[in-house]
Amino acid sequence: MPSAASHGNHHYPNSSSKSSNANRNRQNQFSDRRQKILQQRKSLPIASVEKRLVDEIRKNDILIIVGETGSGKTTQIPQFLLGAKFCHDGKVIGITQPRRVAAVTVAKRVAEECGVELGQEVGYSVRFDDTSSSSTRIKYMTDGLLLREALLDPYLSKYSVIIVDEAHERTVQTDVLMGLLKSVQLARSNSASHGQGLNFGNKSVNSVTSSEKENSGQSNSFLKKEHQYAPLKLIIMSASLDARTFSEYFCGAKAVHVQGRQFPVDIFYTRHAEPDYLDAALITIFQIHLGEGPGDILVFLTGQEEIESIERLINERLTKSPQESQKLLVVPIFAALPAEQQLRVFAPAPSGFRKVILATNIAETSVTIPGIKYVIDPGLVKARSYDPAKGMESLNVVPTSKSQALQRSGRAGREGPGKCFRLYPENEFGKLEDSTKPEIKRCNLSNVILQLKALGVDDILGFDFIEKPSRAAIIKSLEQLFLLGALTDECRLSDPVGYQMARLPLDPVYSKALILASQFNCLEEMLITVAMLSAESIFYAPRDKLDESRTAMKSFSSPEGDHITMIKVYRAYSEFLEKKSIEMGKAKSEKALRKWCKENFINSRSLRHACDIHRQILGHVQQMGLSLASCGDDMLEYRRCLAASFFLNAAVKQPEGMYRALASGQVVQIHPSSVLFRQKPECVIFNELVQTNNKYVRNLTRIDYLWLMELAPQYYAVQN
DNA sequence: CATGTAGGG
Repeated sequence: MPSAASHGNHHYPNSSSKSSNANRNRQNQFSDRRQKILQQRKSLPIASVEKRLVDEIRKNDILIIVGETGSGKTTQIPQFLLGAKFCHDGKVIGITQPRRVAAVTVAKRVAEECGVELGQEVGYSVRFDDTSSSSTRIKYMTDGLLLREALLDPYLSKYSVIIVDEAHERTVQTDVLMGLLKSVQLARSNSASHGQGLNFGNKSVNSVTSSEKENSGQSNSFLKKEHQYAPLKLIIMSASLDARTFSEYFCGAKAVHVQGRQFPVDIFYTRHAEPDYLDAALITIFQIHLGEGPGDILVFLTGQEEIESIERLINERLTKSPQESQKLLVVPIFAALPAEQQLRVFAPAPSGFRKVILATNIAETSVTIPGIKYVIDPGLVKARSYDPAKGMESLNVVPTSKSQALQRSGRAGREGPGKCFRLYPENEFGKLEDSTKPEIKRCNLSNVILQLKALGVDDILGFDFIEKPSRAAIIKSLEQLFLLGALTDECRLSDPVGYQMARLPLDPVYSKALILASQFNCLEEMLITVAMLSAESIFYAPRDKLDESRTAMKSFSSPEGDHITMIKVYRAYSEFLEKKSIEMGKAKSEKALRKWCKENFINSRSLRHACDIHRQILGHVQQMGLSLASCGDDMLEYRRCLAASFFLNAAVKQPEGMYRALASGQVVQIHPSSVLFRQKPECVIFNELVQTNNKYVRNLTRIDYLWLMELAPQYYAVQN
């Protein structure tokens, strides 16, 4: 993500506020800046209710805080609590965020506000990047990371307060975390008086027994029942106006409201439903450009392809326009776009030009773009859904929810009054769902369930989720985990495989692949494979350079499939990096590396991410004592290991280039991004089955059908 | 023959 991305509800000093007097000494500048910060803090809407808020937090063990955009809740509340001595005995205030950038940027800001060095009293902790220390009292973190911490410290004993921020987004991690925190809070208040263990749902869990199985030894001494825990304060922060869901879930917890600071945004609707929303968007862009005052335009579209095609249409029309009205700069942004191109949205348009930003929902929450005065919202979004019966995920274009539409229009009112053009009639807005369906009801649950099992939750169906996933989805994932050997016949975490799998921050099927690979003597290769599979797609193919990107990919491609191709890319990258850093030093080699990626149509952000994952998982498997062997040139053994690992995802060729997925019987096609797209081997294993325009399998390798029966007899022997 | 909303560990 671009580093310029800011997040949430805080105000950054603008550059013009910096001292203009070059003669002033540093000390003065410093105290100037302190003054400025103090003034900004005082002017935040939340500053006037500090005392009342702290009182409410003292009185209530759980508090819901509804804070509108711009209230300052994310940066200020932790500081209020620190000032009110909520960190006695070296305890920590933890604040979770759904996204890494948010945790990092907010922590930096708060450290500055407090006048401390980042990593001292104020720090952050996200995957691959931990600035917290033993002196840290205010710790910003991703909610996924706090869940991982809970595996090592189930009572989260170092925290006196945990604040779950952006709870309205209802990400999987946030939902699971809230369920966990509810139990932890109960257990800690009980332990203070009665010394009871963790209680999940209806069932008391014997954490001691389950954790004894874990061979780590380091993590579980505190589970002794005589240990006393200080009570835990919980604060759930949400930007949505509807606090009722949270309040009901947390046993009628009190909710308070904090004013925000947003500029008004006028909303416009179309008179009639638009038959072609892309055409309507195009017309609206030019109406604003030719008829409205200065200010940039943000258009919400559903995906890369749509963005690229509208970009072409706008530019075509511009070349036909009179000179004076040509001053429109089109800038696309979506997650798969290489970072340096993403950064273009933050650059101001050249003088006299207006920017029009074509964005996916990345611009709803993840990236905040300055200068937006007009928002065009066709009211659609591409969303994931999951069919447990078929084991298949789908990406479909669906109407946004009301809250999503509000979030989008709000993007026009961050710096001044704005306008939002919704490309549908007003009565359609009334028919939208109030809020987006929580993600936990739309995804494969294997990972969530493995986590919960490792936390000692045995009865997943009885677990007190804020919103329960369907029974079918839970059972399907339990089944998958059983077939992977992570669960025993009694549905408990298996020892050691299940515990090992839960420790690895990977999809369960990838964790299993690593464990098997150590037996197939190809762990080195499999480690690269799962790192590459865990990152976003490595190759980047822009529409206008399709042929070039295909040629580049060919130089790495293996006739055996995508997995070996990925290994070749990874090794080429590592070799290039090693060579260049000897030749020209680390700093310069970075630049050469980015050039290398660009020439090869590889997304350097994705590849670096894969390297980070590789390094982290390498550490884990070494700690687990798995044997880190390489199969050398014997890729047959590696492919057999892929078959043994991904046997649930096998497909055989049908007439006319179609394939039949063996587990569900669905007829699928090979995704055009695969190196096997034209090869059409008899039998393949794959990693993803997604329905978009068609049913596609992605990331494939050619295997021998007979291997399945040999290597996964528990699954295939019965059927055949 | 023809392609990946957004996040997280």
